[in-house]
Amino acid sequence: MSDRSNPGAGKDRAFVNGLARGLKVLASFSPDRIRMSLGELAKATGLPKSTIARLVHTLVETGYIYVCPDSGRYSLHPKVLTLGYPVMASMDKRLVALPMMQELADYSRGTVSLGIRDGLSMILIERSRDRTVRALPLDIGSRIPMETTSMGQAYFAAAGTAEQAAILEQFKTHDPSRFQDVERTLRAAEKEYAEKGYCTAVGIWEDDVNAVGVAVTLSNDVLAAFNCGGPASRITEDSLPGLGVRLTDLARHFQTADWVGQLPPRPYRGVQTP
Amino acid sequence: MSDRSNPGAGKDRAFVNGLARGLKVLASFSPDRIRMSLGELAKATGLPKSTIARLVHTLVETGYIYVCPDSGRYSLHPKVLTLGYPVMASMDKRLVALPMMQELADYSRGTVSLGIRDGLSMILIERSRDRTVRALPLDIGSRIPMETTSMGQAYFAAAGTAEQAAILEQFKTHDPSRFQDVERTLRAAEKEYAEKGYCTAVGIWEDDVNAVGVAVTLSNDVLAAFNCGGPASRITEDSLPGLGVRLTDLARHFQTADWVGQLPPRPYRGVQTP
DNA sequence: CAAAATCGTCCCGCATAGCGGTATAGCGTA
DNA sequence: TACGCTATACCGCTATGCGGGACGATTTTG
Repeated sequence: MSDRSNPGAGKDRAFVNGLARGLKVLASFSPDRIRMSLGELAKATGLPKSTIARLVHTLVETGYIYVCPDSGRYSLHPKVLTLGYPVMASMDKRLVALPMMQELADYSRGTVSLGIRDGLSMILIERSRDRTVRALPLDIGSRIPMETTSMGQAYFAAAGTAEQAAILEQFKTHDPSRFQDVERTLRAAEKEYAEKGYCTAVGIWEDDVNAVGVAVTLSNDVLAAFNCGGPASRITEDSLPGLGVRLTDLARHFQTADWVGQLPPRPYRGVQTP
Repeated sequence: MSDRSNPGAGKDRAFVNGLARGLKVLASFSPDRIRMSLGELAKATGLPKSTIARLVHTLVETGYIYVCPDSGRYSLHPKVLTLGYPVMASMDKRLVALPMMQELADYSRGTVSLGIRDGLSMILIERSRDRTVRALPLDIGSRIPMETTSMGQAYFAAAGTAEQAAILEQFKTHDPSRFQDVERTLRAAEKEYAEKGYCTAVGIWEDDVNAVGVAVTLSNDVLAAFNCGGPASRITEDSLPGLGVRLTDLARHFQTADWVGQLPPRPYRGVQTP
């Protein structure tokens, strides 16, 4: 009886298309394209223009997008930050890491970040930078690739075999041509991590950027990873072993820090809708 | 009939209900309820169970919600953080404030935060805490009310007359019974701000919490406000004037710091979908 | 140990909500 | 004036999301 002509992916009756597309619109913004017109959004998402108009209209009504007063174009409203807040709050243990991170950032004259995995990339959930450096650290919520960063490599190395397999599988389907290289890189990282206790990345993510990475688990058993790095002018290749040891120390202190009971009994004082 | 989750105009052909409802689902999570079952979500959003099932299914497929392995309940995926990243990146000037904020936090032995307005509340976009204090600062993305916090009051005082009118109007329609008090409070705050250059809030948001607030504008002409405060045991009422002066100094330094050109020519190295 | 309450999933008829092509009006530019 | 770009409006179609109810499996309760 399959007169319905879509066998491949199989039409999913329980899939709300409008929702998925609207999220695609929200996700199509990037630091490069902060403000976009309907046409640009249509191009960025690949959706027809009238559809975009409807979705954007809805997003404006709900307050997640606003029209820029002068340019008349559309931009993400800071309200989207509130969507992520419960996530941040659920990983509050990272706050005990903040002073340690700041200390190491000052010592190394670089940047120290903490991130977790999403798909094939790492999402930064905390960062601190040396006070003297003018460069910006990547901000909370930004993504960096897994296979070419010390953070991502350390994460992979510390992941369980099941998760590792899943990651590799995802790499395989995502970009088969690079898969061989990626797998070799990650396995090498795993080996390095087992031997030294940290991963090093010398100019493989961006030229001129060196870093070390170490994995930890957050309070809710979520795997995460620190990195410490910066431009080669500040973080020399020779200094990486020392930083690696310091970062593993940091991770150990963080890991063993007793956190239970430090939470003040703060009820959620957040405000609701308006 | 079909209740529209959005009041106001009657039939809006261009309103994608599924999208609005899905966002409502995402927004229904809070630090108190990090993991929810379909039934809980139905209760929290007021939507029928089968509708929730469809929406959640879509959100799981798109990766914004995941099923907690052990409990089997649903939780926000850290991926939602990436939605807010462009917003953070567009306000990168706040990063120059970070060292100043940390310094003041250490000095005051309290917490220094920066926030912007959304509706009738303030959303925190940056925070730093004294290294010795165990209490958590409210995290990035969290909301605090406007009328009862020094940050919100300072914001209101520094807002233009048009925005002030809009805010008051919103208060009026949102909670008419409290409107009189709110307006009196905000006008008093305005007066205080004009005289002293900062607003003080002594135990009016939470008992036992004192704070001062000062407004600034971010690089993109977005109005924002700092606060500096903490529990009364650390931030005494007597110390507030001194902190107020320091905070206005901080704001002035931040405001006059030349920021243009400090941005390194960093292309967006973020990773896309997977 | 049974009763009660949830849990998530499935089903299905229905009406409409969302779709997208096309057409239009307003700006700024070439 | 003709063009490219905005955003908005229109409109017929049907795929699509809707929601009540039933279902079996678990878990909690008494």
